[in-house]
Amino acid sequence: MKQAKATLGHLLLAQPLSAYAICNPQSGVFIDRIRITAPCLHRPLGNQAEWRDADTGLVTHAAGGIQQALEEGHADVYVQSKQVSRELGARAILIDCCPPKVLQGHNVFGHAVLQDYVYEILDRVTRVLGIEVRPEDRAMWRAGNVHLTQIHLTANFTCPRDLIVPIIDAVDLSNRSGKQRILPTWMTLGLTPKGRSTYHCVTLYDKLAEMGPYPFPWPTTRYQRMLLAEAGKGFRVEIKLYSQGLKSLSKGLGGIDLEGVANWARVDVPALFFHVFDKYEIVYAVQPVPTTAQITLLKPKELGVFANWLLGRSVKDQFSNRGTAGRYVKVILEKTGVNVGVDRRAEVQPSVDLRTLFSLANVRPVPDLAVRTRYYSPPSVSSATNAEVGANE
DNA sequence: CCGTCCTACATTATAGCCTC
DNA sequence: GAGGCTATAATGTAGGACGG
Repeated sequence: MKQAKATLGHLLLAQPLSAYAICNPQSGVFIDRIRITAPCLHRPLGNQAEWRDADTGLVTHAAGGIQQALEEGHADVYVQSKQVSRELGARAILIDCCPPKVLQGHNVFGHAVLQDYVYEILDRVTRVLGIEVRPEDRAMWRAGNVHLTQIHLTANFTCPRDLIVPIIDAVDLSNRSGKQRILPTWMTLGLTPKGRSTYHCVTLYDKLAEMGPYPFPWPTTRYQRMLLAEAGKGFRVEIKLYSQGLKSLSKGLGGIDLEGVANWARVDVPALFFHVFDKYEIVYAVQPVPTTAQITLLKPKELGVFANWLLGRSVKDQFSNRGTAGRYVKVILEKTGVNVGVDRRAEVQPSVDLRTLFSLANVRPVPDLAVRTRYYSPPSVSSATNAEVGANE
């Protein structure tokens, strides 16, 4: 298996994509999952079907999805043929997978250069499936002419492990709805009564606990122990962006269309991560206690609203008009630093400043020990020395 | 002035349709 | 039948009117 990986890796590391990597230097924020549709002419995969519409007489062709495990069976890759027709076969391929798991066997860390991950995954998956890729399709991949419908952005924040559950508890208490808490060490926000939001959601969890008691057979190697140790030092936050979210976020980024892979060369991935993360107001789950000086800034009415909130009455409930409520939230936040827009019922809270904890400066980078090993698959620019195998068609 | 509500506009959520 | 797409509903934001 090592052999196969090395061979494929050698062939894969040669794309002339340095510009993409330069725009997204290693910040520690990385891409954990992608769902893409790429041009790729091939024979349809999986179960095939066709049916005729009784009214129009039109014949529709379809192909089912297949789940394929590349390498050691850890990294599931979901593949489906798209744009199926009898004459031409399938003209596009949908792939849903976790690029770090496929390329380096785990997803404790990774990189943020989408174009590189997309090309490497497309190349790897079509090889495994035995698809002969047309040069024009491959050229489209190189140009980033691939449609993105889902992406997960992930960061591990340095955090003492015994604080993870108390912080998740506080976040739990400051959100009354749209949440799911199956495990003490795991929670998701951004759900709707009908399921997940079509925009985005965020998951907070303890990565070491998620990896299970011992993901590797004992005794572990030096690098496997390194992975476990690294996972245990971080508080994991995943932002999942869905098609609707990609669309609406595109507007705010000055018209950069996030559904086009090529456009990610101009996207500041860590900034995007925090832009969405901030919408959940997680840092306000544990709030600072305002000073006396700050309290005296409040006008009598504002003080009353604040006191009511401390007693568990949400600001929205205190006013019939949502505009007025929002206005009070804003002014109290400015004067005291406390966001009374979130629900609050927790009495005992962990003593941490979540604004510092969940900041870019506190994101864990790829550990030095992993660099230049098979446990870290870097953006291809880092392997520019392999450039001579670039033209492999 | 101060506090509240109204209105217009922006953003986000929901639901039903369409495609494969 | 799952998931993306799109029209519509719900909610949030900001400027201004109005009565105290």
